[in-house]
Amino acid sequence: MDFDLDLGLALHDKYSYENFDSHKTRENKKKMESKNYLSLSLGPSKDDDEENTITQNSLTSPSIESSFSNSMNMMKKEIGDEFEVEIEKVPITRIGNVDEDGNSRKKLRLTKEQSEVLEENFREHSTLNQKQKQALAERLKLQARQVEVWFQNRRARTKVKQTESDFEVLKKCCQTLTEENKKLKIELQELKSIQTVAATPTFYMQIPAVTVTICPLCGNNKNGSKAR
DNA sequence: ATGGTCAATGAGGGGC
DNA sequence: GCCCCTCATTGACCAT
Repeated sequence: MDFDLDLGLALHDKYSYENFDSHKTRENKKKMESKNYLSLSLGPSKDDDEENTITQNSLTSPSIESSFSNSMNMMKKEIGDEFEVEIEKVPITRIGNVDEDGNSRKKLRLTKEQSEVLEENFREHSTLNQKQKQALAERLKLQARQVEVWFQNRRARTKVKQTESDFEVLKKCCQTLTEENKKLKIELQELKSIQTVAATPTFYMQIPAVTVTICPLCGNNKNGSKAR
């Protein structure tokens, strides 16, 4: 996006949603509308105001109820058990906890139970079909979209972890090969010096030309048997 | 203050 | 052209 960074950051959500321009973004906008994305705005945050008033845009979806109640629980923890809640309905637009200015997104934290169930399902299959997604969403009182996002992010994390462990394996492999290469160079040096001495008329003898012949691609030695 | 985590977003691509 | 995916990124929240 090529707008002023400061303004852009402040207005990011609102801007990026309300100024869809390209073919692809229009398509995504349609997607978001058709999927009943929801808008949730929490009122004063703990930093903003001491008045314990919360405004919620929509409570029509279980997921929003869920994220809302999570936030409520968090606030309850922070400000004590006594507070009042004001709820007003607004048109459904998108997921995410954004106020009317589009600049106060509250982060949903999945409960321990929700995470455990999702994790459990992920272990069984890392992707979900429509039915599984819907069932899981209903079970966890989340939106199907949130379950989908969780699986997407979970797959991404798995991939990062896999890449990291692959890197470690390759690093170790590289160290071993470097070490081996060092040893072989020393061995070669020794053999060369022996050959030099042996080449003199008084100490003539046949030195085997090659001691190790391993195909770097298939790992076979020259006799066709597998090396190590 | 700062860095890590993770839910959410947007772009772009493939399959059908 | 819809649906679902990956990838890169954002931003709220949390621990230190």
